Amino acid sequence: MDIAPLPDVYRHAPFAQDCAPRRLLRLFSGKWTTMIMHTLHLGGGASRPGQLQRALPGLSKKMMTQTLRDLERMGLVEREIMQVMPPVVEYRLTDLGREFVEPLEMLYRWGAQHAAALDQVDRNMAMADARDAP
Amino acid sequence: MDIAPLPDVYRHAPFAQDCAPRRLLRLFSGKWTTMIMHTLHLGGGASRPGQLQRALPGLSKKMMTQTLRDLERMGLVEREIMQVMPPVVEYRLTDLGREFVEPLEMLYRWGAQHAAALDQVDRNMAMADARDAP
DNA sequence: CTGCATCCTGGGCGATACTG
DNA sequence: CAGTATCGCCCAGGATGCAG
Repeated sequence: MDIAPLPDVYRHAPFAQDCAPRRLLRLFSGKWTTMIMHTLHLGGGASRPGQLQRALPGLSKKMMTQTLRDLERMGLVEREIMQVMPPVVEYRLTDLGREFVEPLEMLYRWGAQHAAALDQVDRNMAMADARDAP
Repeated sequence: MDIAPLPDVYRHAPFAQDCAPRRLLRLFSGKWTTMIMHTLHLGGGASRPGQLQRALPGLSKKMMTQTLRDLERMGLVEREIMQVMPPVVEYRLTDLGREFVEPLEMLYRWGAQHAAALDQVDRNMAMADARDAP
């Protein structure tokens, strides 16, 4: 039996590792990055640390601060400090940051609408686990 | 000066850690997962390991196999083995796997169309690095 | 050609405790 | 309340070598 050779789609167009699409995915690959941005967005673009942490169960102070610092470095979030006692801080999405809300919501919406597919994935994994473990 | 209290958006609707949107992002968070799925899709839904590796510069044999095994366990990819010498193997997206091409392409397309925003992110990071390091 | 096993390193992430 | 510092785990992911 002969095997038909498949077309080498990318032979002349190698999938650049740092192409824009990939960079976007990397940006969203952090565990808390998207949830924090999304929460800021839903909160009207701004939130205070305490709120943020209450909104995201499981988020430790350390990871919150660290993620927010990263977002600041990328220019997606800015921080305003009110010099009062006790200190009050507010995090806000920048214009640049707001741009990224769109793809984020697209993805979130798709996920919500296709929960069935995601459930199927989980079920498949559970089956595979049950088959391999014992 | 008074500080207006921000609304606690999620007080009554905590952001579930395992909600569908988050699971989708986790699915896409692997370094090679999406690129492999996307390559399979562009290749008409099927590809052979050699092709795949050539299409994705930087992808090691180990990570390719490992990612493909994971995708198999999730039921997103299936493998067909032709018993010949030398062995010929073909990976194909399943129906379930094909479902996930849609959000993947949405994201990829957005990234390609908004490369400017991503470039800005990189520039901001470079600036921050230059400011902090020396 | 395809695919496993092994070893190793970096960094993401979390728990805890301390400062202003 | 906001933020930092330290410690340690775990695992994604890369390099190498062997086997069918």
